[in-house]
Amino acid sequence: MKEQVRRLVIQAVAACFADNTLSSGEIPPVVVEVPAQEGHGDYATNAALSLARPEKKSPRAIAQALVDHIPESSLLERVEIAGPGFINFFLKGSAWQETLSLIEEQGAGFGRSAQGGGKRVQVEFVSANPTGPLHIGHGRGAAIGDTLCRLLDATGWDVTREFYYNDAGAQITNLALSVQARCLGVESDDPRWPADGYQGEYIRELARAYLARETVEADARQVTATGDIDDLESIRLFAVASLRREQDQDLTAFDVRFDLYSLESELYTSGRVEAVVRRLMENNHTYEQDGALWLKSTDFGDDKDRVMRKADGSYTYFVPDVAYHLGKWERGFVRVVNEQGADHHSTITRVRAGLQAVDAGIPLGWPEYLLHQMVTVMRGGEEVKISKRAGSYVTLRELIDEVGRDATRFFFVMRKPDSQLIFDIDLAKQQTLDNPVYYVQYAHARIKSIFANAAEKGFFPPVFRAASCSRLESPEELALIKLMAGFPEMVAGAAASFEPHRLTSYLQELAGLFHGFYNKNRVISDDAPLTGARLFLLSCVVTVLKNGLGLLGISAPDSM
RNA sequence: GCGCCCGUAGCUCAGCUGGAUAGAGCAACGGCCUUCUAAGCCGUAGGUCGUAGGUUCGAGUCCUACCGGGCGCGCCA
Repeated sequence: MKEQVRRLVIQAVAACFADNTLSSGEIPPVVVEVPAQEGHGDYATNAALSLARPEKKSPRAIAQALVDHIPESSLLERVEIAGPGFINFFLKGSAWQETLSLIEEQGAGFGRSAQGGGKRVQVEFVSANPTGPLHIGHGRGAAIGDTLCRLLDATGWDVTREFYYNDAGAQITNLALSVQARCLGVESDDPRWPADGYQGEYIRELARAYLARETVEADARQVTATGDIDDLESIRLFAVASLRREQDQDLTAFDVRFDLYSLESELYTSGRVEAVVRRLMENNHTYEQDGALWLKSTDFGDDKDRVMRKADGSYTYFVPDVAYHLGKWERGFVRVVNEQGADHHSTITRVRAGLQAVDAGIPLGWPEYLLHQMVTVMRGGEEVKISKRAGSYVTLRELIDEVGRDATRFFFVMRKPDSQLIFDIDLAKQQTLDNPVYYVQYAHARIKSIFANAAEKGFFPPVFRAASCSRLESPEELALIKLMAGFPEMVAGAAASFEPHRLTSYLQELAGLFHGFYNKNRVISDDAPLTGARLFLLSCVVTVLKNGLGLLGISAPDSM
């Protein structure tokens, strides 16, 4: 609808140029928006204001010229010039029937669009290392990343979801040593306890399972514990597989799935790490100093050069990272988004610098990043301190079990990723009006309940009828229709700007309008055409609620 | 010290990429259930958009400098 109004404005501008009413000849970016103020119409444009400068005329005079040149349209009731030179559009009631028939026609597809043109995009998220269960920070990443994937999919992108993890390296050795210590019965206060050992209770459980020679399966690989306490490699394989399986179970419970898991160790065994190092050296972006190999990352915007190969011969973490991302590029992903915690934001410059130094034709801003800020957990009015090593932290699993999947997902995406998030467990658990999740789901369940009631009274499933839909003219009904008309645009904006929280805001607003409508109007009445029209309107609301909740990975219950 | 993010009602946060008189929920106060789910609705009150400049027809939104909070600045990942 907004797009149609926008076209009218552009046509008016073009017409003014054609008959020399206006002379600058350049169509400015025409912005049409829904005015905040009720009296300012259904849509408004500032076209006259932005034309004032190049035309050197008063905005109001230009606005008048534009209005005079707006083509005939069955949509328009009237057009007004207001304020400094805004043009306000008032649409006919019948114009909105188009929105309703469109929602019915598109159904589950309403809100979807084709901006992506079917091009491939890869989204990497969560990417937790297998050194412990997923915690609440991973949860936010999982919820935001998964919702972003759904948004990109809905806007015409071919999405590949990927999870990358480090299954070698110092942290994993540390993990294996911790399990080994537990196998030996060494406690964390023992001098023999490894320096930065993992102290969580799950380490004890891993040791027990290892000694019991259990078999675990993760990422399509099976690992059987040898039970040999001296075999650190066997312990490593078993611990990694066990923790990966745990994480997968948590993610499955969260309804988050991946297409591909990438292992850091494979970057070494496949020779990709060595190959990247060679290319960087050949491109003369490296030098040796103090027994280490350095990357001249300062040539590519970094604030200091970075060590690639340590004096002990091993590589720093970012070398496989560059190799991994080069691989993404070579796999044909012209667009890649990495969703990760903001505490790792320093990797961005490094990875991009490394990729530029490889000189593989990768654009400057590639890959894109979506960073989320920290999560603070509140319980009983107090902050729950997170300490991974001490093992005292809230896991994603605990949260899902305690709060429920729907509420957990909703809360995690409810805020702008840039904002720190306070996760109030007590609030999320409440099944009361304080809780926005239930507010939105309740709207859906309420409508379904009305439908059940209507069916009992012999009303057929609602269908679109222009004549009866013209009866939908109360402020509450029109507000619902107008908000629904903007759903596809909201989805497109959320996807384009990586802002999943727009979904939750929108759904809360839509649910609010419905509840207001419900309390003021009776749907099922003796007036059959009106009843039919309202049932049809509500079937559209159900579609939009369901589509929106679907993008969030949240259920739309029929009853509550 | 340097880099990134944040600062909007008592609290938690929106503010659609620069538009018209800055919004919602909670908390407070007052109303609404013999009628499709009261897990709901309506109303009242609540603001120097951290501060000071700047850019322009127009700034919560963009620029600069400060103040305050978070995160990061490793031959850890």
